[in-house]
Amino acid sequence: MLQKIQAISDPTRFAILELVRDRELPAGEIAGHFSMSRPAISQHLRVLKENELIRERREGTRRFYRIRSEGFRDIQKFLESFWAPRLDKLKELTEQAEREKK
Amino acid sequence: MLQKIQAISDPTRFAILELVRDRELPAGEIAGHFSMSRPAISQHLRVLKENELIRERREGTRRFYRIRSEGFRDIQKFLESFWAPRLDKLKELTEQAEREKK
DNA sequence: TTGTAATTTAAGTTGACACTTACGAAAGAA
DNA sequence: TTCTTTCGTAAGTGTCAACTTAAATTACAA
Repeated sequence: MLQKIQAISDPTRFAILELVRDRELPAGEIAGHFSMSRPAISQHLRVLKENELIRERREGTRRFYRIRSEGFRDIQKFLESFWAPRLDKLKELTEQAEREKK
Repeated sequence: MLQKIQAISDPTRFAILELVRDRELPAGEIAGHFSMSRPAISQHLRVLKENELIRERREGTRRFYRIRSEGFRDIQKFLESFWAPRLDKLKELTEQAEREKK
């Protein structure tokens, strides 16, 4: 999961995710948005795919990419579950303060 | 913000965040949980501090660390705001489907 | 077949960063 | 002061990942 988080933390990869968040795009068009080489983008796409953050659909010689919602939601849920104990503790403390008031 | 996300994606740093999520701990005790050298942990603490993910409190020769809730929440909100348009689009599509039913 | 377009894979380079050991700083005790 | 504790900073090293260019793959058209 940390690897997945690291995957989205790269600026280029995050920009790719923004591109394919709302629509499906072929690799070439994705690469067109960046100043770096096509292979570089291809490698970023592979990282995103390996981490289940995008889907690939092949059509003829082209490959279309789009975001994969589960993968993204996984990260959000992971962070929530990390934070939950902290919220529990806060709740616990305020409840204790309530009891002490009475 | 991406830098902040990258900061938490390191396994050691994430483990540190878990340690100081619920309680405040001195640097030495934090380092005691790991097999690497104390300076290594000190450097990780600096990265976390620079990215506003932990707070430092000095007491005599010791330094206590605890998680910084705003910094962590920032990440969650950032991801939510990234995902929001996607949800909007989904809502839009279902509403359109509703209208077409009628 | 031959060619061409879209894309990935291979191989190599470079820079960032997570470590190490050695040294320095700050605070308090003897 | 001097010693000790706690911790950070400095400097150096090795690994890894993000790039490059060149070559291979895949699908399809001429």
